[in-house]
Amino acid sequence: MVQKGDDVKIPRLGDVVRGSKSGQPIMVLFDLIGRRWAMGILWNLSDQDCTFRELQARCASLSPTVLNTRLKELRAAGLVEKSPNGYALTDAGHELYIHLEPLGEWAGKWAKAL
Amino acid sequence: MVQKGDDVKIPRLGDVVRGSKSGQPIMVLFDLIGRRWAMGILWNLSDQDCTFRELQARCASLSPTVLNTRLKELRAAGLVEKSPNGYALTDAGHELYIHLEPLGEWAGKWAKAL
DNA sequence: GTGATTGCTACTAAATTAGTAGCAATGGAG
DNA sequence: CTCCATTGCTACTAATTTAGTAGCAATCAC
Repeated sequence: MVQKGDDVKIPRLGDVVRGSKSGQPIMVLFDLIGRRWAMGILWNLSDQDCTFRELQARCASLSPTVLNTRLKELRAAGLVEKSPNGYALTDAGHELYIHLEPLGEWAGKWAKAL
Repeated sequence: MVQKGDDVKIPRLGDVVRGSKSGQPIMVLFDLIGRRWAMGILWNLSDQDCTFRELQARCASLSPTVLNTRLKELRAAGLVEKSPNGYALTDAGHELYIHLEPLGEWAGKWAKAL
């Protein structure tokens, strides 16, 4: 369990948000959850805590490198936290999930219409 | 206005979704709107049609390369279409936006809490 | 102890995104 | 029609992100 303090670049308020002048909260959020697998991770953690490797399996065997990076970012953003069983959503994470959840059903009919 | 038929890789149902075995609609959607600036583009188109360059300006001067790629993908996904004034959300695009919109307010308080 | 599992790190290769330049088409103004 | 500004892109290179694989230290179950 080596832990080297490497820097997680999560977008911060007033930040440039990878190019965005505004630093509006919504753009900060989009920047964060718009990274690869970020929303998938939240989705997969929503119904149960997962160990690192479980999560990896649920997310189509996503590489540990990316998973770990995303987890660091989401933890720094206060959406995910460590739990006895591995990782879990925080309260904020659950709140966000509640807003994401309706997309599941919508995606179903959108996909069918396509 | 040269138009060369280059291939837009939008995720399709049953597809591998850049690694995802499931091809579940929600993961297909996440893959699509989780690409850089995709949600920002939908957001900025929600209140008014925009020309290519207007949209570019609204999205922190995002490079034309990426903007064009995103627009192709979102059009192929039936979320965005050309309009007399440039680009606009389709009905599906508006439906999706309606689900995204509450995130704006939520992001505000999340950002403050951070 | 041995062996299996977990949580990562390290490294390289591939893909995506950023950034800049610039050109063809369209739309006026004169 | 001519000139000029604006629009909608394409082309290209550089930088960053993500994928993919290997593997090791710590923890747990015997």
